[in-house]
Amino acid sequence: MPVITLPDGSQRAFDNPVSVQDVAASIGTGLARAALAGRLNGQLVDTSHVIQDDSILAIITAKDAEGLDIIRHSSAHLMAQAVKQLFPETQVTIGPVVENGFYYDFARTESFTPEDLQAIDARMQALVKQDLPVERSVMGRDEAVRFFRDLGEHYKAEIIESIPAGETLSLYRQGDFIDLCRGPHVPSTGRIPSVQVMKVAGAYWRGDSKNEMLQRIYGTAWASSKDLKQYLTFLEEAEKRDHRKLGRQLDLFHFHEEAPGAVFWHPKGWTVFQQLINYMRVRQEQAGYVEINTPDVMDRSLWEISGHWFNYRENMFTTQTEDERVFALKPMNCPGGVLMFAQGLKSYRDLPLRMAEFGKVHRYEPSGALHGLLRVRHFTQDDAHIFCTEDQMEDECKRVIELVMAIYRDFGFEDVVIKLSTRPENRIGSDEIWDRLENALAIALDHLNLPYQLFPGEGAFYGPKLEFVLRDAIGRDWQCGTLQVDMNLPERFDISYVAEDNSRQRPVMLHRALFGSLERFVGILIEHYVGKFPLWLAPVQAVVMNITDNQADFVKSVEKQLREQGIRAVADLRNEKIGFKIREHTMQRVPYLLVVGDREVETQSVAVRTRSGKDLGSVSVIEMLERLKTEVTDRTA
RNA sequence: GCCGGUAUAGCUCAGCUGGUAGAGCAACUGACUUGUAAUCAGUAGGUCCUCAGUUCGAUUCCGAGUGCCGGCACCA
Repeated sequence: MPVITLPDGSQRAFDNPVSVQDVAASIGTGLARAALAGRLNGQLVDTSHVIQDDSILAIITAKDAEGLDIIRHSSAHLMAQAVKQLFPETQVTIGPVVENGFYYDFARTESFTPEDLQAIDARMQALVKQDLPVERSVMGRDEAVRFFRDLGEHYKAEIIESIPAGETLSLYRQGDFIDLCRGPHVPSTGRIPSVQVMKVAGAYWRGDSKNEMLQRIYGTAWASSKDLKQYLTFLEEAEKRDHRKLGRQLDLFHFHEEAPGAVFWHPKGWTVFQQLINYMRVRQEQAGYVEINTPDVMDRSLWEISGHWFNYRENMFTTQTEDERVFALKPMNCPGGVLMFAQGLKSYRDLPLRMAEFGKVHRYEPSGALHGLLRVRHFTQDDAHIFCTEDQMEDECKRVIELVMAIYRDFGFEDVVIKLSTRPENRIGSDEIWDRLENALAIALDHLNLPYQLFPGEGAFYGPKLEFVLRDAIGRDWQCGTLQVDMNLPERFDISYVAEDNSRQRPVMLHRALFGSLERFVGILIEHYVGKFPLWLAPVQAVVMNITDNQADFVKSVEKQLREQGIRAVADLRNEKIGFKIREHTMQRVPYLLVVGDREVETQSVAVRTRSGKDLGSVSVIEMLERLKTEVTDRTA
């Protein structure tokens, strides 16, 4: 005689055990049709689940986040069923839900072709139409291993073998397809409202590059075809703001086959790059940093001391000279920074010593990892190394975090993901010191009221680290800033400072980068702003254009006045209609378009139009100049 | 690095089953002197990524390499 308590607090009593579906039906036929699963006392169950005792139950529909996940999970099964029907020699492995959809990894000697994907999609739609019931059953672990082995599904069997013996597993069957799964699933295949196969890609079995490669087919699934369409539109929009595309269209940079992963910065792109450096210089100076510069190429022996030669060799560019000496292009700035600290005797009075360096580093990244500006082999870090005492460490961490968040805010990045990676298994230093270092970072974050994700065991062997992650146009995450506490390099290079008691003490070393890679940051900014850089960053801030040759001299004088005041202005005197010029510079995302006709010459003014198409009317040249200067300084436009 | 795809004019792309290539935009020249998102006409432009192979003949077919694209693994 179960009494069911619903989310609104109401209760329903039943004479006999009832299924989730029965409860839904008792509430209404609409809900009965919409029910995908139930949340029973906090646990997700199938609609077929029978309730014996008094319980709290919520009916899950496609409107719930869990409902959408169930649809996607069931979509993965649907895909596997379609693949098995079309390509019976295929072995299934795993098929989880991911953001915006799902994937399923298959083992098959032949590759899936684009035509195969179409066929799979078509078969999936057909299976939805057939509305096959999805039925749950249970099986003992050992029995399940045998079951899947007999089916020839060796990957499945291997997965089950890694589950503790004696456990009971649930299986889901729909038509001729049966799969191991925790569930829950939709009651029948017809309950998948909108699903589409997206793409195929390689993926390692169990995510390990030592294992064989499987074929992963991605799909997307939604609560309605409208949602699906919306998602596809979003992808199209994201493609339009791809920094690689905009980089070409806006003449910012290019790549060349002879220099994979190396950027050719065009004048416009380089302007943005330099503005970022100028900005960071000011910020760092205010924050008490000094700036240094260290060599790009240094002898192998230095990299042996730092440990890079043994731990990072395969990622390093090396070079050999006539005299047979082996040099390496720096993959990181830190050894140079340490040498800088080691030069000359340092006192506790010098600490904290914050040394910044816009250092260009060179890393031989795997070819498959390269991705426009976001992953290159040669990039400039806004790096800094802070040498301080142990007592100063916590405060320094806090300062860095405050600085990085303030800087991201200046660019409109409000939701920054912060990752805290803690002690790995292989590490140096005592647990007490690790406690201290990890706490320093965590407490700093807590003090600043910043949420973070914890990644236990992901820290570097020499210390824990913070990573600041920004998201690109299509939802990919890219690490930008980082803060690492290092107990290794000061030791290896045996650096020290003179303490108050005249003893030699080892300083703590913090590594930090705020933009991270300037190249990557520019790439992210391009996508973030869709190429519409704020005025202070825009490569060209204003174009002055004439309507006829009559105004050419005045246009040139306006351009000169603006440039003399530090505004990046360009005159467009081409013999084109004004509409043509407007169109072209609007597409180039120039913030201000200044049009000059006879009327403007007469009144010493410019007709102002913004790149968003807003007409600000005629403004005197002096007034416009002041406006531009103010907006650049305030970074308000 | 691994799996799959792909490479044609500065850019975006056509080019069926082998017979040395085309469009639009951009560029250049000329005309037009123009008031807020494309004036008209003409001209020029290509080692069809590279290297091998099959063939009388390869942009097209086969192989290798490289770059790029989508993932995986790795990472700022």
